[in-house]
Amino acid sequence: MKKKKKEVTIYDIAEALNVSATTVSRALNDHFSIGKKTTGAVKKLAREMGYRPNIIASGLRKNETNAIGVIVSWINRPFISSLISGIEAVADKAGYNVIISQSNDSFEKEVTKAQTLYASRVEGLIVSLAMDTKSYDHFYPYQQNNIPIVFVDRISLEMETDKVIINNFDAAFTATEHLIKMGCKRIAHFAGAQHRNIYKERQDGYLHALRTYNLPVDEQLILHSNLSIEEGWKGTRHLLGLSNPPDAIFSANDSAAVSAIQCAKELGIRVPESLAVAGFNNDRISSIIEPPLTTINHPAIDMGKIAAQQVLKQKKNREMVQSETVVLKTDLIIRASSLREPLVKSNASDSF
Amino acid sequence: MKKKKKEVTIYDIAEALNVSATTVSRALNDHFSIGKKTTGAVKKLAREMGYRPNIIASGLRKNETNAIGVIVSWINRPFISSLISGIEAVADKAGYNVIISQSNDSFEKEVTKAQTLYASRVEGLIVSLAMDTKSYDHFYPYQQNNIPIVFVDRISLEMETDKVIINNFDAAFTATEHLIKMGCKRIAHFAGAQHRNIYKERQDGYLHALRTYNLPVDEQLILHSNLSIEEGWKGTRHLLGLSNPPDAIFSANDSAAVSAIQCAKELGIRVPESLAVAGFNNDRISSIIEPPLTTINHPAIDMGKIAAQQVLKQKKNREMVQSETVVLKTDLIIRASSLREPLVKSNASDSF
DNA sequence: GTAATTAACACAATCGATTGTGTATCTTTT
DNA sequence: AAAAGATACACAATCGATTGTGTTAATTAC
Repeated sequence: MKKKKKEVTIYDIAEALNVSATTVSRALNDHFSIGKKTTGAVKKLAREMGYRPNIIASGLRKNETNAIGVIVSWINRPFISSLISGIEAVADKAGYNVIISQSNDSFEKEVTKAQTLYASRVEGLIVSLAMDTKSYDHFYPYQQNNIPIVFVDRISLEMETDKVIINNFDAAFTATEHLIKMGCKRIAHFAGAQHRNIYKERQDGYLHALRTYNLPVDEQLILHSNLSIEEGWKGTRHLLGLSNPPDAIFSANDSAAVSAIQCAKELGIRVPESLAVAGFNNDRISSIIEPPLTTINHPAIDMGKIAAQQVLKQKKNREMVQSETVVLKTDLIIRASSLREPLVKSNASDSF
Repeated sequence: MKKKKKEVTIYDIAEALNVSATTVSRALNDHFSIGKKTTGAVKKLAREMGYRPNIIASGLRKNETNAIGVIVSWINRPFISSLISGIEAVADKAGYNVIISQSNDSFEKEVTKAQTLYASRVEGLIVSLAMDTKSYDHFYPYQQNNIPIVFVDRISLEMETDKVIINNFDAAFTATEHLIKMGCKRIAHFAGAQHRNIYKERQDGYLHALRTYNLPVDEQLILHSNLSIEEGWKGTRHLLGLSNPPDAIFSANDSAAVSAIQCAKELGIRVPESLAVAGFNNDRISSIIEPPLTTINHPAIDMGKIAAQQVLKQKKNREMVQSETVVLKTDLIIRASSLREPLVKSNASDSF
């Protein structure tokens, strides 16, 4: 008997004001055909009665949900959470809600989440693919229904959708080139799954740099893993145990790179003198590790913002013009882990 | 003419099968009153026609949105993103979508976001308050409408809602006690805004430890700030410049604690010999900094899971029994930054 | 074999807002 | 002052699914 407090509807307001529901609806939306006085009275009473528009009813009629779906591997990763932060900022400003879901890097979960969001009628979808996703059928319903899809960072090369990425190839090339210019001759690479674009491109950039500078490519020095903390340790221990160990490691992410530094230090190998290290992402840890890690700055928040903008833009352009790919600039952040010359002490070197 | 492809509704299926929409609806929901054959036929055709239930229409009728709202300060913070990760995991399993929004630690934004989510008719709200929130009127509409609210970590003491917290007082006491047992006599404290429960409680725990062990409380050694990286540096420089500098710092978060270590190292102060440091949160950086940071482990993911469960539980118990407060256990993670005895080299000391 | 169940499905109202079309009343024009 | 155009609002259909209440046909009971 206490919670039967029904919500106020436009009909209640209409009745109280002796006008039609139509008038109330239009008044609340500042429709030109409703008189000044009426509009004012309606709004005033609505406020007084504690009216809140039923966006479900409105959504049904107008066929919209004001929601954008996001699928990522893990929310609690530095890059991903920043990405989402950017998405939310833009989406909110445009009046959209952001529904997040994580695939836990599992293809099956990604499929499920995609279906759930589709059923939820999100008006746009932003995806950073799971590590082992190779099939994209779960996105077809979106395409068939003209629901904007934007891939971010971990994208599908096959699918024709908007994409927001960085130039992984160039970034990896630059990082590797930097190591080469520091005098490194045998540069190892911590690589990720090669069917995932970003890791493939990073490896390609690495290889290209070696070839450009006429350095031999040693397959022994290219280690594929999930780039976890543990794999970073294992890989480093393995590399340093080789009869002909590398003098540098370029890791496809910061986690493994940091592990490499820690492992080297534990083994008494000096960084960067005996082993130079470079990572990728510019996670917070990269500037904390001793020595600080040279890495590639990944404009995570901007990528999120742009991805959200792409969704909004696609919704506007009713006629799908063409799928667009935005490539963001990255920066090589040079820190002590790769500086062979003695590092000049400076208190303004961190770009974090 | 190309996008006029209307969506399939239960009426289309009904017509094709020569049954009523009622039957289709019930068949799809496995209602007992519909025959086996009919149910099968309906489901089969629905699949073939690419039918997707219109949850907006359904939601309108049933008055539900299957959405839980979340308001946090910043998504891209280690603790927060883990919290959300936990929320999403539980909510998804229960069939709920998670709508996130960030207050950017601004009271005004928090109010706006709360209103937006209220208008979106979320069925539950999980909040970690903005730094400067002191008024809670923006949550009243939820309470009046019987929409479950759960506060997490940064809570309101005044409001009667479910809460998920840790025992900040005890954790801070334990950390400070640890420093005392390590022989520290003048322990400084990096404190946060005192109107925010967690920082107040941490400071109180710190003070209680000092008193318990008969150490004098020196107001000079208690620095209030936003606990940012920069403030950590500034505070440390200030403290170490005192005529009677502290021999330890207990920081209310890891960011400032890490800065303290970095600053001390730069000034040539040895950690932990001359300055022991302890933090709070067990962020990733705490195990990366050299020396590794002693800190309090914050069960972020669990807090998120439990918060989501609280929302679901409240929705079930139609009669609001009573507001419940869940207090989670924390652990003191002892690392080298506070260990006055020489640290035994070990490769299995990190609990991360 | 007739009454009483049960099974299987249809009717029609309902959720709350939106919107194309219609209709008075009021202005303006000439 | 009659015609023409504005102004301000109401009617009623609509969005798609759900659900309480029939209604018919088939089954069972005795």
